[in-house]
Formats: sequence, structure tokens, C-alpha cells
Amino acid sequence: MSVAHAVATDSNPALKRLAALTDLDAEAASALDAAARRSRTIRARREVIAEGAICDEALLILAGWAARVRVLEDGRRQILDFLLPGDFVGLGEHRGALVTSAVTAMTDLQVCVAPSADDHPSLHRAYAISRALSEVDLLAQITRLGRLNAHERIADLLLELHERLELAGLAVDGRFNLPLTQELLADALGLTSVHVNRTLQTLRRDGTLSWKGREIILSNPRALSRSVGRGSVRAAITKQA
Amino acid sequence: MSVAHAVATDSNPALKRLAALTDLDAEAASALDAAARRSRTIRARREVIAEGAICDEALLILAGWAARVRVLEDGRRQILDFLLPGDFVGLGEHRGALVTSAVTAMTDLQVCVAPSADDHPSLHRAYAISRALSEVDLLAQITRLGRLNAHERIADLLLELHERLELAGLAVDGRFNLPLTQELLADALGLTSVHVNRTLQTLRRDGTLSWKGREIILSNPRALSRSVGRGSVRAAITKQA
DNA sequence: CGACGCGTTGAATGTTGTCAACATCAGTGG
DNA sequence: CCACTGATGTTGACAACATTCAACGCGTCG
Repeated sequence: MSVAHAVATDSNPALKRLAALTDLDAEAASALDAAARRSRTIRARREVIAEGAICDEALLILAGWAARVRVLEDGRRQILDFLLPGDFVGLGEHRGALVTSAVTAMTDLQVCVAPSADDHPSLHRAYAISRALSEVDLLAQITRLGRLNAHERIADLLLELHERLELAGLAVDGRFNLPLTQELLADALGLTSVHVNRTLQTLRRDGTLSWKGREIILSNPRALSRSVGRGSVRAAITKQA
Repeated sequence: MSVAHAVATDSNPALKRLAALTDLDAEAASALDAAARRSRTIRARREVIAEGAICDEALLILAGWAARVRVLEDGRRQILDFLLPGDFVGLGEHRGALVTSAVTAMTDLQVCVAPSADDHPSLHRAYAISRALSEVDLLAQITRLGRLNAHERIADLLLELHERLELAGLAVDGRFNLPLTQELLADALGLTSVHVNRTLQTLRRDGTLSWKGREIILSNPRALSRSVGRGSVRAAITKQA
């Protein structure tokens, strides 16, 4: 990862993540940097983009958390996945495509338009890897909901978030900022908030994690990862880069 | 959908599906037709491609069913999604990418190498729409597992399969061939085969469906779709084309 | 025939959801 | 400064949903 160019990889989590996915050349990095300077803020709980909208350009998340959400007619809600700094909104879609699910800001959000990768091979690579990772995470979500129990679901999701935030420099040693309520966690995990609450309590009691305010600490991510049997595809893709 | 060219859209479900996604020009259709002539057979239960393999080219499924499967260390199994005639294996991945999950043949399978879309704009469009649909289906699977109960999960999945097979001309009026055991259905739905069995019985009793041998009949797909509150994103994307 | 895969059934158990109440805290306006 | 409000977390009792285990029927195939 070259730091010769004058772009602030360290102060910009999104840029840091993309640089971690593949070697960005100076051009690509400065294109991203320029894009980031034209950023826009979206308030928490606002919709970033609606289901069924037409998508012409992808957005890059610079700061804050968003989520893709589906709401059933009777009010049941499912969070499909979370979008973190360095992730894209609508990157999968081809130009002019319908957006396949609503994206909502979970916190105040800072986004910019993702620069076109057309004349930047290294950006193109970074986008491709980012897409691949987000598919891996969707598949992991399916396995979580289909075959893990409440304890495992919570541990596995927190591990995933930790791995992802680590890439952007936003998690260290099992510690990171988790700006979610137990109810949102429940909506992501296919559980009720009551059950999430109870399960969290046992995870706290047995020393697996602590969570006060918005700071969460996983006592031993490695060990937890092994004990939950968390897959290694993410790591393989990240290292391949 | 032009049928002027000499390509057998009607006898080839895969071609029929792609033609239904977007208007294929004669060149694209004959490229697909040529590719289909160099097909390969894979026996049921064999692995089509292993997780972690390197993917250089996408495969097109001409006949038979496959599935992406994830198996946990302790033997629990989750079917991530099904791949039907006209679907692609490894289309999402960029060249040289790691395959993100094993693909297994559920029946004897006929596949061919998907022709490159580089110099066929209409193929490119078809592939893009196909990718978009498969993402929609992944998101639907997440909602199914996270927020629907056993009855709803079964109905919703069968409706999805019906919609998808309809595009390829393999389902008509709620009737299609379902080459799965109750156990495989359970692995896709995050349930046990015992519970799937019991739930199917009540669905049969109340007249929602019948299933004998491999033929399944949904009595009233429209009504069922409404009663389950099944989303319409698939339809929107298909119509957009 | 026997072995095997698949579907079916019953009884007991375990996991998760529901409902309702209360605790805590931050913010708001009187 | 306090009372009030709303969002979030916590708890208990109970019901609903789903799994487990074990057994048996039925057909196919060697």
C-alpha cells in the first residue's frame, strides 16, 4: 500500500478500506479523495434511497452506518445487511437499474458519489472486490438466519462487523463502536428484541463480550470466531487482493 | 422478442429465459446456441464447483437444478439458493475471483460455458439483468429465513421457484417439476425435514398445493402470493427489460 | 429377500415469541 | 429545578413454534 501520494489514507476510513482491498494507484486515490470532498450528509433514520428507484450512480459511504431494510405488510422488518464506511450503495446495479431494496441511514451519514472506475483499473479492481465481499456477507447472513441459534447469530454478526470495520481502521482488538439498538440487532438477526436482550446477558455473563453505551468489546475475537465456526471466505478474498 | 432467427427459443429453456429478460439480437442468440451445443453433463450430487476455487468463466445451466450450499463444521447444512435452467454459475465473480460457495448438482445437470458478453451488448444486458434477479432472490431468501414462519417460508419459496421457472417456460399455471426431497427443502428453508413434512401436510389439507412424485401444483399462485405478501421486485425488474 | 432412501407419525423437549409491566436515562418545556 | 415524555433496556409468566429422537410404512433396487 503506497502512501507516497498526498492522500490522507489514515484519516479517511473509506479510503483506508479500499486501499486495503487492493493496491490503489495515485490517480485512483486522488479521484476518491476528490469525490470525498464533495460529500453530502444524511440524517439518521432518513432513507438514503428507496426500493424501486432508478440507480444511475453508486454512492460511497464515508462515515456512519446504513442498512438495507425490507418491511413486510404487517410491519415485520428485516435488515438485509449493514453498510459501513467504505461500502457502496447501489454498486451492484448496472446503470439505470431498479434498486432492489430500500437503504436507510442508521446514524447520521456522510456519503459521496463513487467516482467512475472506467479509466482507473485499480479502482475497478477495488470495486470488484468490494462487490465480492458484499456477496459473501449476504451469503453469511443467509447461513446465520437459517442455521444458527440466537447465541451463534449474535456472535457471528458481531464478528463480521468487527472484521469489516477492521479493514477501515474502525475496529481494533475486538473493540468498536456499535451504533445500534437491541431492536435493530434483532431485526438483522431474525429475532425479537426481548430475546436478543436475554441472549446478550448470557454473553456478557460468560465474558464473551461487553457492551456499554455504544462501545462493544469482544473479549477474544479469534477464539470466538473458532468456537462459532465462522467461515474464512472473507479473509481469503481480502488476502487475495 | 424476435423469433426471426433460426434459433430454437422454444425448445431451450435457458435461451427462453434469457430472451425473456431482454430482447436478444440474432448474434447473441446464436452465440448462446453455439455455446449450448458444447454442453457438458454433471451427475446429481456431484460438485459443480468448489468453494474457494478460482473462477475464470461463468457456466450457463441448460437443464437440471443445482444449488449453492454451505456446510458447517458440525454438519448443519444451508442451501443458499437454487440455480435453475437459464441461471449462471459464477457470473457475479470477476475473472480470477474466488468462488464464494460450493455449487452442487441437485439433479443430473447440463451446463455450457457462458459466451463472453464483451462484443454482444444485448448479451451484456441479459447478464446484468440476470445478476440483478439473483441478488433479488438472495435478499428474498434473507427475509424468508429471518421473518417468515414455516408455512410462509414454504409458500414463498415455492412461489419464487414458480416465477423463475415460468420465465424459462418450465412452469405453467402453478404446476412444475420439483426435483427435491423434503430434506433438501428443509435445508433451504432453515427448518428440519420433520417440520417441513408436517407443514406440507397442512398445506395439502387446506388445498393450497398438491405434491406427488416430483410434480407440484400450486392451486392459486396469485392468491397465495397476495396472502403471503410476496414482494414484487422480481416482477418489476422482469418487466423493465 | 434385505438394504436403503424417503416420507410419516407420536411424544417429549427446547427455543423463541408474546404480552405486559417496570427501570433507566436523556431531553424538553414549564 | 422539576415534572413529563419517549426511547431503550430489563424482567417474568406463558404460549407458540420448531426440534429431537425413535419408530414404522412404503417403494426401489441390487
